[in-house]
Amino acid sequence: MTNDKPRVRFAPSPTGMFHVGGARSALHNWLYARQHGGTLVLRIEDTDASRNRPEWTEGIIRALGWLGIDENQYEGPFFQSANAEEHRKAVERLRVAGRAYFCDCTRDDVIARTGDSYKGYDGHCRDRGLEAAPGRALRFRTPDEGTTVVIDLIRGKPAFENATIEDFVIARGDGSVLFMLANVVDDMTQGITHVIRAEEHLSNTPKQQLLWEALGAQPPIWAHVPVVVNEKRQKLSKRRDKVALEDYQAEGYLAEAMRNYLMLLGWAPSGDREIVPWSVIEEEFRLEEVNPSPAFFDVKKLRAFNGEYIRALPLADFIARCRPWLVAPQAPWTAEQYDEDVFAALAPLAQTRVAVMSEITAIVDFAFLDEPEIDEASWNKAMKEPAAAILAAAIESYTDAPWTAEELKSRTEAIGVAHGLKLGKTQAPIRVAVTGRTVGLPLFESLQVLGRDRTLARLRKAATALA
RNA sequence: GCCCCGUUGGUCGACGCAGGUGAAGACGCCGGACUCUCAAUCCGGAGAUCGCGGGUUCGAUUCCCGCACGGGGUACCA
Repeated sequence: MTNDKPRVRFAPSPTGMFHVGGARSALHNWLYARQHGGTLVLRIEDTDASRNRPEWTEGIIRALGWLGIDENQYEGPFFQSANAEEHRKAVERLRVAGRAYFCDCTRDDVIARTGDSYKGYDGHCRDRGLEAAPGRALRFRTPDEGTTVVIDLIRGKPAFENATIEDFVIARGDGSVLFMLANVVDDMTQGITHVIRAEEHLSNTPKQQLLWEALGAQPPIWAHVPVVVNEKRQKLSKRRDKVALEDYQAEGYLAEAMRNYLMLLGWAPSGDREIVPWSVIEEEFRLEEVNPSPAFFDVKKLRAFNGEYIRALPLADFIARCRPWLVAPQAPWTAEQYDEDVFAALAPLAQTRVAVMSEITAIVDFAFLDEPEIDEASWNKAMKEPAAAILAAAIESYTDAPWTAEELKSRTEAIGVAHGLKLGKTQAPIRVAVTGRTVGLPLFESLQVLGRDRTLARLRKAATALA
């Protein structure tokens, strides 16, 4: 177990969607292991049976894989529930050694005595010498004096007075163990040398370190990474914030952009750059340099990053990655309506216009739907005088035009000249008639791929609607 | 209440592990160029007394003390 190669772990509990904060911790652990020639172990902390569900575990594994942490990158997954025997033995050792005692106080009893729900346990049963019995929890006896100093790669050496650490419960009245104990025992049995996790666990750390020591082991090195917060500077929560990695994935954030952005929370690569290949991050990232203050998870900036990543994609990759949003459940058209070649023609125009993959659907929908989906605000804005005349002129002019973007553009310009309008104004009603919206891909290229018949049909329909 | 952590422009942060002529860059914002709309791209701009107050010093964002504010924890949750 003594080895200079670090063993780190990522230990999520499968109680919900995979949280972006968890993703960041996983990334930190992974990088630390790789940079030091160590090992990452994945441990699923499934002891809270009432809240666990197998699909959450699968979700975690899938999400990790999406970020690049696939099955080959870690040992495991191990399940905490499989380690129950070790937990029980550790509890017994502590009890026999006099480091833990039974307690029959309920929470209400404690509050009644201390008069404060935040006072913590008052040590009532410490010396009552209670025997094991159903309903009696086992509490760890914390030292009355002295200081517990934890070594933290990010925060230095936070010190905790032992007197302020209450005797905490390690096993419930039914004999099952709690996180505090199970987590430590698993880390011990799995030979973990560095515990890299979120700051919210910092105050648990002295308790856990005391447990390591009481069990006769050398505590690990800790590293508490600051929490990720929302715009109100509160820890991201499942209830009020969008935190599920899966949701971002489904919306069309690229894994590369996401992991790059996540790493920039609290850290930055050298030089005047933020968007860097993963290899640079692997080379330059230093856990010790992570800024200890909480970082705001700025979706706007993530979006900007994502847009840059999308634009940097080779066209073929861009097209391939659009696919999920171009078929049935995501797209409002059928497989028969969809035309791969048409999309390929539109893709280069669309690539600079999407910041998130899911936006591709609405940008090209006009090409696949039988009728464009007319946006009312756009219609009202564009279909003002002399829209009717422009549409009529366009129908007339387009009927015998060579069907190229260039030609359509110059014909439209001519229509504008006849009405004393610039191209910008002239194209507006045509654009809305054909695509349904006031903004979108370059119009004449769009018309070219749409084809003469469908273009004319839409212009006519709009013209009648206007009349 | 108690314990612990944090505090550089709206945001993420660089330089600073340091006492001494500029406090980077990016996102966002504003303006301009380009332009068939919107983007993209390019150019420019606004925006920080480095949380506050004392002290040490010729001089402090950097050292010392105090305070304020924010956050996390304080469960027979994880």
